[in-house]
Amino acid sequence: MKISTKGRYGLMLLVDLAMYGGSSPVPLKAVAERQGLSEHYLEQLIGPLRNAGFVRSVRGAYGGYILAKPRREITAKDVLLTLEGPLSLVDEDVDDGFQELWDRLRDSMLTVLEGVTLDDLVDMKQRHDNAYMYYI
Amino acid sequence: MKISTKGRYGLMLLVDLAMYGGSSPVPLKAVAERQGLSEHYLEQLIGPLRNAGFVRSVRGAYGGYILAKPRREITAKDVLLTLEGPLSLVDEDVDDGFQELWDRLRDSMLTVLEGVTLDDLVDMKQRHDNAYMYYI
DNA sequence: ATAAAGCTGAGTTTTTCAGTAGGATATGTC
DNA sequence: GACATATCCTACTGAAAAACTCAGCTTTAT
Repeated sequence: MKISTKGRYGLMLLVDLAMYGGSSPVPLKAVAERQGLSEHYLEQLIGPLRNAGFVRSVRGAYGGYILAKPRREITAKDVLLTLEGPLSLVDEDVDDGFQELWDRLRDSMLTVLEGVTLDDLVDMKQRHDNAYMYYI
Repeated sequence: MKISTKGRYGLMLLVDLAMYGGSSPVPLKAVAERQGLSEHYLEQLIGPLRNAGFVRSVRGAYGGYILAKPRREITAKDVLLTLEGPLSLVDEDVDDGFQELWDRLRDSMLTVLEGVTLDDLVDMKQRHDNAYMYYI
């Protein structure tokens, strides 16, 4: 019953690109250092995000990744569906008679996630960072 | 991102007790056979359900379990919280800056689960069973 | 006495998760 | 052209969690 690190790190990654990336590309190494994540692991996550059109890559020296869409047009739902799969609470082939309940749960989650854009996540993160500034 | 078998089987177990148990206790063996589950595994799940007051046990021959509350007073939320833990989507000690999002998601799930009673689940199951009767 | 049940903790198998490893390819700078 | 810095890609692995299984005890109706 947990969101995996794929989904969470994916959001952290995109939020980092939104916060620190301007017109020039941001290398994963920088993201990994700022967010305290493994660069190699981020490489696995960015692939699907690139294929889904959230970011575009610039290869070679001074390369990296740039957001390919306005922040308002990237929702938490899209990102999590890309990285976590369908967010279904039970496998499709399970037949326990409660599919209606699992569907209702999934719908309620998707509704929440639909209403949260990358912009909102940046705000959320910044409020959080400000609140915990004194720990540094 | 999946509800575990604990939660699902727990609901199946209670629904079975509601459907097949009257005033006399239902042994787990019968539940296990009807629902196609492992009796031994159900024994592990029923412990917490008994401790939480959803069922009472009758030991010895011709014993088993009986619902200890009216169906309307047992919600899917209570059952899943008992068997699955707090239904939080990320561990409490995780500090990714998105706690607000995870909390909103959890709240939306709990709201749905709060509105579903054992009675509703029995209906759901019976509609399901009727719809798939011809497979037997 | 016996058989059918509940009760309990430990052990085992299977699967998933989270990350590593190791390279190949691309590109800006010197 | 050499080099450093990147992306890109596939496979592997260690650890942890999930999903049972096992063994043995206690309780109680017949």
